[in-house]
Amino acid sequence: MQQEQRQKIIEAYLNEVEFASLEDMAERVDASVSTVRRDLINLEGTGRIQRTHGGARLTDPQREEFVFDKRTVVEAEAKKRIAAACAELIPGNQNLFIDSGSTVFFVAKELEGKSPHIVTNCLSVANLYASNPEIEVVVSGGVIYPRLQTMVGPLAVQAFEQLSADIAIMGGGGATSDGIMNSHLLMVEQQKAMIRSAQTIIFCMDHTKIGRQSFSFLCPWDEVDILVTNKEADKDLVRTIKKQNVNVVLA
Amino acid sequence: MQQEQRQKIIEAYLNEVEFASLEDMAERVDASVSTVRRDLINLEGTGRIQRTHGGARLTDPQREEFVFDKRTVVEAEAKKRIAAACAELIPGNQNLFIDSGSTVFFVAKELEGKSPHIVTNCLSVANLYASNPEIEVVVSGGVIYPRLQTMVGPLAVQAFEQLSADIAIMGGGGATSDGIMNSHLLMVEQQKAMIRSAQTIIFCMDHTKIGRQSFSFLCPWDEVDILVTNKEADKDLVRTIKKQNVNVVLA
DNA sequence: AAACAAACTTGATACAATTTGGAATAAGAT
DNA sequence: ATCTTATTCCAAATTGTATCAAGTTTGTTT
Repeated sequence: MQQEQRQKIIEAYLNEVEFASLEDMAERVDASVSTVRRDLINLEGTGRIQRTHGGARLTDPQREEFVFDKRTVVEAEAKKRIAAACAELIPGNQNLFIDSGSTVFFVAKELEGKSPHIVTNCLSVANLYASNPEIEVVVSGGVIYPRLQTMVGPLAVQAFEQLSADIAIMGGGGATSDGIMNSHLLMVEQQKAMIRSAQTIIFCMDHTKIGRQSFSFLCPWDEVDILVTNKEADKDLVRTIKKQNVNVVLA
Repeated sequence: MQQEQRQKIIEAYLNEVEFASLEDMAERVDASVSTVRRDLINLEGTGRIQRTHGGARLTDPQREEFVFDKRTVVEAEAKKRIAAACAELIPGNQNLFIDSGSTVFFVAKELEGKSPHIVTNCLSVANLYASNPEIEVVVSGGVIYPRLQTMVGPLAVQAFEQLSADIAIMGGGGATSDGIMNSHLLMVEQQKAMIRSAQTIIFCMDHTKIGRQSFSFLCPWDEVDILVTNKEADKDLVRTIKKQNVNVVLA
């Protein structure tokens, strides 16, 4: 097997399980632990993965989405700014699709006064307004993907295909000049369904995601209406994105 | 097992139980107490955990907002007995539909060791196992009905129609000699879908529900396989129900 | 297109560093 | 005072690093 392929498998596997031992990975890609070690040294260079004793795990910035707890969210300050800026863009009484991810979760928190109708595939967002009779929350359904507290799979896709929204508030794992990427195939599939069924597409991503690759391609920029990020984002890339007709908001 | 993984398990466990003894934790992660002690020293550094004599505890009282609160559940003692009795009826590795309601939630809690595949319309059940990679949880989707943390409506009905299960663990608002009733039309509709798609139907209801009317009729007794209730239930009615070919378990 | 050498990958191994479990000893609780 | 729990230290086990020989790929030359 080729190096590149192997590393992709390892990364995908880690994206699933968050942590794996060397032997586990070696067996999975049918290579020696030495080779896996070297692969991990390479992958560590991308910043997405971190080596540990006896194995490797996803770097914090990736797993940040796991628990939306102030203590564990990185770049929380930037994300709050992004969330505030994004919330300003959203009028009252709208039908909203709300994706999963910590940044998007912060946006959800800002929507309380706007009497939105929310459809979400994120368990945390559902919990946020579950006890609030003022805000109607619809859950997409789907298989819970533990690391991200998100629901994916056929039920989720089907739900978003049947519903429609004025605005979709989305998150992603990375953004390049080509478009937006995310870390898991099933998530991407469900996000594509959201994009198809919503009129206006807003992506919220902090600057660490801008310029970063992720595992699977989600959509090109011409499907995105607004990108909300923070000032620290790479300026050249932001310019490139603006040229592709995306309204970029810098919080 | 690796350090990282172990510490994560320990932290997760503490999140659940608030406090645990060293030996308890050592057994749980299959390591020596020395190792656990060292792990705890590490974890203490994060501030989320505090070491004590003989064990460790969470620093913050954990938020258990979306779980039915032990203090607010009426007849909690009876419900726990019912839950234990019900869990005994359920073999391992089954596909389960799990309904909403506090009694059923207690049952869900007892299922951890049985590697179930869970489909639920209850937000609390979803939260319960959302972070547990060992247990696959599928959420039905639907509109959140705030008072009961349950999902109802077309999405929920559709989900249960598409899936099927070995066992459905159900709750209800009341039971008479005619059958089972519940308090909301949309819930009843979704529960009917669950019953249609599951092989074995188990209802769990404490004695206060037995003999009580509710708003909307759900199903006659011949659709019910097992009723789990507690000893305090009205004996005449229990006899009547048994005559209708229902296996009644008195916890 | 074939032959060849340089550059790179791979798996294995010896040795260094870390982690682990347990025993001896100190500190704390009842 | 006695029992439990914490610390400290050490030997054993596990894991990491550096290195090397064998095998592959790549590029160049013929």
